[in-house]
Amino acid sequence: MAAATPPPKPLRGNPPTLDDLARALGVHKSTVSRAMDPARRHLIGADLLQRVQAAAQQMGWRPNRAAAALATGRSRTVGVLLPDITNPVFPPILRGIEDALDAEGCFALLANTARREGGVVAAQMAVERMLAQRVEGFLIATAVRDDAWLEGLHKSGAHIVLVNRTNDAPDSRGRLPAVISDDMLGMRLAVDHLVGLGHTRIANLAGPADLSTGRARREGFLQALAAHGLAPAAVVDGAAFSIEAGDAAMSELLGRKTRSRRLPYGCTAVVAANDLLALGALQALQRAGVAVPQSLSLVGHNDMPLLAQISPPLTSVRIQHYEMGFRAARLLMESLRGVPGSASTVVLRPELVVRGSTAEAPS
Amino acid sequence: MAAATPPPKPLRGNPPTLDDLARALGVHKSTVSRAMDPARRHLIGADLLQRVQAAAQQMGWRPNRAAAALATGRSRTVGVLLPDITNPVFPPILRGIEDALDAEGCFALLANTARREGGVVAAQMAVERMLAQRVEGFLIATAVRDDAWLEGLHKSGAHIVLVNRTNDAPDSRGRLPAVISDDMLGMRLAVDHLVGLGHTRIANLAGPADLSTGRARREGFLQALAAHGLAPAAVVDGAAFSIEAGDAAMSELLGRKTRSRRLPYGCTAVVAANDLLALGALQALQRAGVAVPQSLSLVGHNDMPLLAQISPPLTSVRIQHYEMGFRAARLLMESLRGVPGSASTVVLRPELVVRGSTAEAPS
DNA sequence: TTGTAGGCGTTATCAA
DNA sequence: TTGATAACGCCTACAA
Repeated sequence: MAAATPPPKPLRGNPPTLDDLARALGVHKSTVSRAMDPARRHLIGADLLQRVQAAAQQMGWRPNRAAAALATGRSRTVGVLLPDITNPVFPPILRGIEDALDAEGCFALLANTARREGGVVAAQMAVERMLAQRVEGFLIATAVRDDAWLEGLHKSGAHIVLVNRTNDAPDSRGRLPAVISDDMLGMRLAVDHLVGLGHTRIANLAGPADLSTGRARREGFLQALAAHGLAPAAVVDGAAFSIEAGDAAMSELLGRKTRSRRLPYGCTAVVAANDLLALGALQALQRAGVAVPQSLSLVGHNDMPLLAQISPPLTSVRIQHYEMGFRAARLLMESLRGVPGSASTVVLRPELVVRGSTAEAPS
Repeated sequence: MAAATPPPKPLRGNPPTLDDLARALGVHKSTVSRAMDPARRHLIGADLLQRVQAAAQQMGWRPNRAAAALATGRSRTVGVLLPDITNPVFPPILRGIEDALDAEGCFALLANTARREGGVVAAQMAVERMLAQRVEGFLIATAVRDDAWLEGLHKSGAHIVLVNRTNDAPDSRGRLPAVISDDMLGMRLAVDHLVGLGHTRIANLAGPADLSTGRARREGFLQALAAHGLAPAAVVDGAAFSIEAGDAAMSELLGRKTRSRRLPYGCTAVVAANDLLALGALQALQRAGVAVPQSLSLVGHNDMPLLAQISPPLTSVRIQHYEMGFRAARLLMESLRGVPGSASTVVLRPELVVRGSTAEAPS
């Protein structure tokens, strides 16, 4: 055979292209292209295939996704919007998302929408940039419920899956696919646990009503109580899902306290809508000298890391964060592929993790 | 003029292209292209510019970065490698990275390299995929020190900035630009604080020696002690930067204890290389009935969230995580732009946050 | 089983 | 100041 194949063109500093490979092998680039595509490899002669792969390896060829994206319209990226990765709920969600995307050869483009400049605008700008990158779809975990831009994005035909939240469209037609935790159930687990411990005067430290989880958990609390024929001892609104808000809200609740001997704090147990709120509440309680759980039981929500390390260890409702992200990403991938039977909403089961912050109701 | 410009081609479902715009305006696409580029806008007639922008707005044009990437070779993405976003040190770092990238119109492609399948391979695969996406550079926060793939990547000409770690190349020529915390100083702050409280028998709960922070902090501890003319009471190696490892290491240390009356635990203070190790140590201490800080003082490192909520609140060395990510990303951007005077290594100052886990040495 | 031709949406380099 | 033309690297018919 050709004793001396022509040297494969003075190497540039850039990675070689399919065409470079093709020339080096004396075949056409479309042949090489086929050899590189698992789905069409079978059209290639076994020996040629060998040579192509060897050459690719040796010359250091790498696919150029930018070019492929231009040609096919598939960028292999999806946009992920969340308020702030610094909030401990989101890392496991993101991790799940990336593991699922990774399995499909996709990357996430991330945006933290809770910027100093103000949430909505940041989200819109992020979406704009992601659209420019031609993301194939969106995973949205931003919290605000009434965002019009979401509606607009949806109507523009973008593929969207919501994570850890839902949108409340008036018609069910406008309801977007979502992966959420069963917040109703979560609150029921918390309430049932407390009732089982003999508590009947239970208060709720609720989250902001304009966040979907905030609203769902407040409602779940009320329903769970009602199922036991109980009325809420109190419902205080936290201004945010934060330690400070929890502290403030709990302080307010303590201020309200009915000074009865049997019920010095107006209740014997508090269910917080979120662990941060619970931690803030704990802070306020300790400052006020209220013994947890002896005088007051406390339950959080999310089971974020390190809850077992604090004192008392916080009882909390554990959400399947990782799974939530993973399933959401898979759902999106399926909807992109046009899989027909793909579920439109997935509800994950939370579980109660009982620790030291809850105990029998004081007699 | 042309009373009836030909209808601008039956709208496809896809976003319009520059050429679509150009046709609608009766100009050439390269003109429109120029109008869209801030750097070349000035070449365009003022009125035309107006019309182009209006049309773009009205027809809903968006830049197609995939096409631009192909034409220019600039993808506007950078690869970010970190062990696991679920580890609380990384979210703020990532946040900093993204804020900095965002300002330049870039996105991060993220990979968690601490997969179940084993770290190194995962990192290599991630790099491979990122290279395919034609990322412009890499921000690397993976921890292992001896990774050959890093060296390979570097030699292949990739732009790299290390975050929260360094590589120890034999020659300083092979040393990569990095943004790190001053671990020596951090340990000195911790040791000085303890010495100031009267401690002279201080032990180190060190991290794995194959991680760059693990080694630097161990060394920093020894140097800081030496500066006071003290010898270490003990140095125990944690198997990992985790609570479990901290628990195990502390248990071991307690096992070693010299049963002297004055020094029941062989030391009066422990400096951990990391907060998780410290938390594990705390766990072991509480189990063993050792009072912190009355019998033993404990210092962590990183000042991760919620340290103030545990009991006792943990004294810790605070690292500038966000800043670290931000600076690293900026450094990378500069090196891409070929900025000449760009620093090659940035060392950030940690500070000590004193809380309840440290107190005067027991007399 | 392999080759040919054209196009994906931008940018860059000349001309005009 | 604007237009024409040719890449950029890959994919997809269709033809051979």
